[in-house]
Amino acid sequence: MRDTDIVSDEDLAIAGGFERFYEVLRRLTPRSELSLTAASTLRRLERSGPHRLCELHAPEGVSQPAMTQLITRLEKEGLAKRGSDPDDGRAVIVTITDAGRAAVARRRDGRTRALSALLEQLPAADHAAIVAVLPALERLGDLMAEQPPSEK
Amino acid sequence: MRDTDIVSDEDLAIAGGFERFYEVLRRLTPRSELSLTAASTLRRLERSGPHRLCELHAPEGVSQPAMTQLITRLEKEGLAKRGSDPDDGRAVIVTITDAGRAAVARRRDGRTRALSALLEQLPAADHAAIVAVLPALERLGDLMAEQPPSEK
DNA sequence: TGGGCTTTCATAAGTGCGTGATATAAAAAT
DNA sequence: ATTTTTATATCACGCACTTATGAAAGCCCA
Repeated sequence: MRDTDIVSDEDLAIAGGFERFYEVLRRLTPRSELSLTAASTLRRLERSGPHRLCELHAPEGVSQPAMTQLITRLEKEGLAKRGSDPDDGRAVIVTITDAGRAAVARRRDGRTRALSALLEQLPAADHAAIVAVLPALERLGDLMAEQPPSEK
Repeated sequence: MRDTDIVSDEDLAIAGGFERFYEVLRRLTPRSELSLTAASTLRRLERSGPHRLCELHAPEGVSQPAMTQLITRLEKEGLAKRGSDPDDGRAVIVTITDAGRAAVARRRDGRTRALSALLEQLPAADHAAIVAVLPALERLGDLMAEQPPSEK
């Protein structure tokens, strides 16, 4: 470990807090019809439109065959559909369907309701702090999206 | 949906932000030796000491056979060990080992380093907001720990 | 033009980690 | 002393991933 790898105490505290928080969020998500990768992929399709299959597996952190299989499952359940690119016979264009959007919405609603029940028990100051941090978290997410998916 | 189930716009924003953030955190965790449940269970054993097997599966949100198998795997890898309760012949007391603590630490370090690399690119104000929100997240986690694990 | 490399997606076989149903043994209850 | 309940394990099965491999379309260049 080189000096530049040493992290500050502050970052340590953040990482510890996030670790705990991650498990809270995980438990908050009702065991639903969608796997983690399925939900994340559908959300991506919802947020930024149709994608080629090869553009999906890397950002989702799974292998290409895994993505092929996931899309097959999603297609079978009617949550996404395959299309073709007229300019490239190899490509498969994946699009979210209305049913897919509905599934994402259901998942989000379930989590939101559970979270909401907790939030109302929280002191107002904590609630405010959480609202205040959202833009920062958003930027943190954007940063990560740009990064090379890390060297594992 | 009854009126009391309607959530505020603020809560909606929080849930949306958390949803995105959850995926960021998920990608931040290097695909490691530990499954999500394994890591969470080991962390619980580290944080609050030995537990009976039956005390573990519910809070981790998995079935009892899943926990039995998880503990078997962890034991095989030397990360946890089974013991017995002198007062109750049925019980199995699960304890984390030093190797288990080390595995948790490795996982935490990996995530911390990746997170740290992102954090230093973030504006100072965002960094500060994240530090400021940690106690609130901690209390949110405590709240959830008390709750009945929800009605699925 | 056509032969070879590259890119894109699919298929196959194997593994990890979960599920529900059920068995077994110890404790508690009647 | 049975019966019932509680704690754990075992079994059969399925989903979602992995690596290795295959096949078809696009690209490159003599």
